[in-house]
Amino acid sequence: MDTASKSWEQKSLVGEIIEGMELAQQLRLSLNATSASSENREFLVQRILTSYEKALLLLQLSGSPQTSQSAVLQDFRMSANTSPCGDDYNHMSFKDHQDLQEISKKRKSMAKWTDHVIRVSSENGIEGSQEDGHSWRKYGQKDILGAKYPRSYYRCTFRNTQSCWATKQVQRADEDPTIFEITYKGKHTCSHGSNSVPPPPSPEQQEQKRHKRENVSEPQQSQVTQMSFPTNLRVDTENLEDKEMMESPFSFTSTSFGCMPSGDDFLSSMFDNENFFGYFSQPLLPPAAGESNYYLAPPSQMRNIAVNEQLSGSDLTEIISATNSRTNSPIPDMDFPLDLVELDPNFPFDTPGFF
DNA sequence: AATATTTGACCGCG
DNA sequence: CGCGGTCAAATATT
Repeated sequence: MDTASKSWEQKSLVGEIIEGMELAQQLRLSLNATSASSENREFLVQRILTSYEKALLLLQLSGSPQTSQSAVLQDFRMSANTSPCGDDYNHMSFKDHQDLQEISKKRKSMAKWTDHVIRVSSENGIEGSQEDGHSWRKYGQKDILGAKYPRSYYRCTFRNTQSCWATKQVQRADEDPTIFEITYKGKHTCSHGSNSVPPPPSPEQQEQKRHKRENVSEPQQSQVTQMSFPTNLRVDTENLEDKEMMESPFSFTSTSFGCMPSGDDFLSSMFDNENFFGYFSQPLLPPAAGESNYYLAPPSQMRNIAVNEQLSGSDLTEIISATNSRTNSPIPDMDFPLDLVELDPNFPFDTPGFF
């Protein structure tokens, strides 16, 4: 099983890399051709990243997960900074590198949370709906020193019902009001995939909800819980790094994973499904229990997106999901009771009266 | 009525 | 003590 699968892996690895190169070529052509649509480019970018992710996975499989992974990860992180539309923010990378070192030093035994920053530019002021597959509820807004526009704070709608501690912040860039910087923190532990999920978010639905505000000042997060993912595969993005800390597989408490083939079968089935499951990052690790569901948004929603990463001092930061083209949600994974306990300090969620 | 947003108060951290 | 983040009452929306 070793030798056989190994060669298969190697072949696939090379294949993925080659594909990535070819796609990149196409992308370059596309960039020069005025006829090419931005959607098309976005699609190419998506596929390129997908290829690399696959390649990464293959590396993990064949090499010692630890070393190869972290090494590769760094590269990935670096390159993520140079993603297509985000060139203007490359200056971050240097600092990040330093932080990275610090962080690896101070990395404790457990991951706390992740923190992804993506920049979303919606060229048409309209339809700022940056759906990311989760329902958010605004709980605050603050004027930030030096920032022209206020920052909005959102938390997962299911925070109370499902103890989902994911939050995000949305900040409009002062230089370019069409760009929003969205910072995701925490991970979604809510699951409404297996239950009753309003399957496809009809476009009309979305329009209805955004008719209200004539001039959208912010990307509106509606309560559409969508996710039209059939069943089996969910794909997670980011948190390539969290894996480092949770090398020991959890027990999947949640269903939804049962239909997945295991091992090579799983991988190969995935690879066969070239199509849109572009995303995933941890085939062998169970997607955390009740993990969020990912869905694919209609291409019409695509915007230019630049991904950026930001290391928050003491906390681990993850990035990845360079391709938010499909509005896949940058949700960190890895949830666990333990984790909740870890996160809690931030939220006095148990009735304040108890103290 | 239930649920979402707004907005000033509150609070912890640096 | 100021800033950034969260709470929670008031208000708006569905």
